[in-house]
Amino acid sequence: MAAAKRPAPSLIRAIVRGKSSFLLLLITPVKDAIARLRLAFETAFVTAFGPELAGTDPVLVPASNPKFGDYQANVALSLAKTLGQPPRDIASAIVSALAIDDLCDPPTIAGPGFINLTLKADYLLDQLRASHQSDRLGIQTVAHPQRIIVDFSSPNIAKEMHVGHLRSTIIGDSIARVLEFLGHDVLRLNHVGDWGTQFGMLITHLRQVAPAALTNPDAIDIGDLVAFYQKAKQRFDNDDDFKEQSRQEVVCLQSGDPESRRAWQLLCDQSRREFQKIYDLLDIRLTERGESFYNPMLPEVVAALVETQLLVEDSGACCVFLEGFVNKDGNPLPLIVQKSDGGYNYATTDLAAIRYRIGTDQADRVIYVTDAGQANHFAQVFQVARRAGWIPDNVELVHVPFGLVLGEDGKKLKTRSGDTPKLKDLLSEAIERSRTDLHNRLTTEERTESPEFIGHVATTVGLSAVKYADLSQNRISSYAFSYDKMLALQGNTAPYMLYAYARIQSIGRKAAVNLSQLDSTQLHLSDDSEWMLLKHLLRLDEVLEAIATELMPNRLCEYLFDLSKKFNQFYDRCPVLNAPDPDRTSRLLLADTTARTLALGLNLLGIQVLDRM
RNA sequence: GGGUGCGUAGCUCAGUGGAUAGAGCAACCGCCUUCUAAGCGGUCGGUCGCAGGUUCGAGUCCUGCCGCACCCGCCA
Repeated sequence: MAAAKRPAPSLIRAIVRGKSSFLLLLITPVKDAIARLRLAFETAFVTAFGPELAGTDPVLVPASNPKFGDYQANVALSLAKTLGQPPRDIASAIVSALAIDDLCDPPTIAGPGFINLTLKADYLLDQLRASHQSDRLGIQTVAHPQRIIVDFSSPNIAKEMHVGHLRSTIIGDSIARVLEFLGHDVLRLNHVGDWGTQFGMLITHLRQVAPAALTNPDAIDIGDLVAFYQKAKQRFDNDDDFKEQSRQEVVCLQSGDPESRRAWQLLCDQSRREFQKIYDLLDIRLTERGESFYNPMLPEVVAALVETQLLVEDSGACCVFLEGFVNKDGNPLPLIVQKSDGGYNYATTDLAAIRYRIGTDQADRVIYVTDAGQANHFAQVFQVARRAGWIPDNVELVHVPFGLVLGEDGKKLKTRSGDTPKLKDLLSEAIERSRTDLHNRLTTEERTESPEFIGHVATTVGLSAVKYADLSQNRISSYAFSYDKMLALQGNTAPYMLYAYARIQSIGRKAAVNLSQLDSTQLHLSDDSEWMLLKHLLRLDEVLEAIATELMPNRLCEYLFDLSKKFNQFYDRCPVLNAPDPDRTSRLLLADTTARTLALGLNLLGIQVLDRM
């Protein structure tokens, strides 16, 4: 695979500093260091071994250990066989041909043939200046923005949001934030469950026991609605007459019967208001486009499948038989797109959504953030869409699966039983526990704070803790929900990171200078911890780029945790305010850049920072 | 039975085909006249589920097996 496919960024940008002074700087974010190293290596390959090696991947990766430098190129090892030479000889030939004096100290060859690269101090300091002066910390937007749909959260109307919606909501939000920050055109869609069988049963039941709820917007509240839903579900499972009536009701609704539609509209509005409270609390922005939106398009989906000759009728249902999926008897499994009673199901809706998102929304990439249990479903739906020819080559559909939120006992929280914790209760408890912690601390530290301060800190810490605990896990695996762990003040938690930020803000307040206008012309770093911190700061763009590709927010958490640790090490070893210049200014600049990096990173996780806590 | 995913330190988990596998928690030992000790340094802790294979090199890729979780025809 050819390396260095990335487009060369524009290198020159004017920076306005203060009111009168202009500086013209070469801005080369550190990711350009890798890009430039790649180019240099490619040139060196050709110089050293001839044109047939053009386009060889230099296998450049961050050094596995700081003592080896900043980056290492492992290419010599992989070339040993094709070139028929010892790797160390190859490495030495590459190094002789390598023109990177402006970027790196002289490369060294180590072990079996690793080429170790250490970025020049001046280069790093230039990068720090550039980051500090940039309101985006030197992170450029992508050269070719994509239209990206992130489909997440997706609660069901007439049910309360529960813990099962937590992960989709905050993982989806974080992914959307990262992609937006990188300059993509992101459409955040809430594919709410506002259609289908469940509505038939609910409306049928309400018509019989609480008809007012179907005509009066405020007749019942959401909690009652949930109880009604549970009762309706129970009747549906046990009463054949009721089941039949419910199915009829679905048909009425889907065919546009005015009375059914009005009832449905009322139920949706009521749920919507409840959802919005939680989204406001969590600072989540979403565009609602529920399953019902696709209702008019469902017959087209079936018709289009007929045209492609993929559609097969089986026991009265319209199916597409799948490749690679078999039932217990070893026969191909069908994806049912129209039930024997003429109704459509969620596979049909998802196919319609794919067609609409590609055809009308012009999406380049569609990201589905749902639990891992739906992996089969998406694999099947994607397969049918692909075989039907609905997915152009340049469009990517991707399921972003995540594991379950378990109780502290390690058992799954059931989604369909009544005792599933409600999301709003869970968030409230996190906030309350955070408030209690804060009170205890204020008491022991003999501090007095206003009720506003306490309320704001408790809410921010509580919600951040919940979000961070979730996002910091590898999303594939399930995790046990523990208030004690997520609110812990030490370890890889939101409070630890918020504290690191607050410490820096405290320095900033006492420094009594405008941090955005520090004079960066005389930077001087002396301690190892300063260099470690600086190098880590400059890695942010690599991390964001990886997240945009792999859609793993835990990478960002890991980066921020490392950053906090490196800052605390720096803080421990390097006095800032009492240091003589140029150390003082250099350290203030490092601290300020760290604070802004933390704030940005946490913001991309959906977490707000606190100046004091 | 078929499919998907996961098995890494006592516990919870990171880990991008590269050098001696890393954090946090817990335990133990140190460090506050100095910018928020919610911090920092150190000690202890591993047959990366098992067995093969590919590779110069495997926790990572492939195959088989064991264990756990989830999914499997008209719910979403």
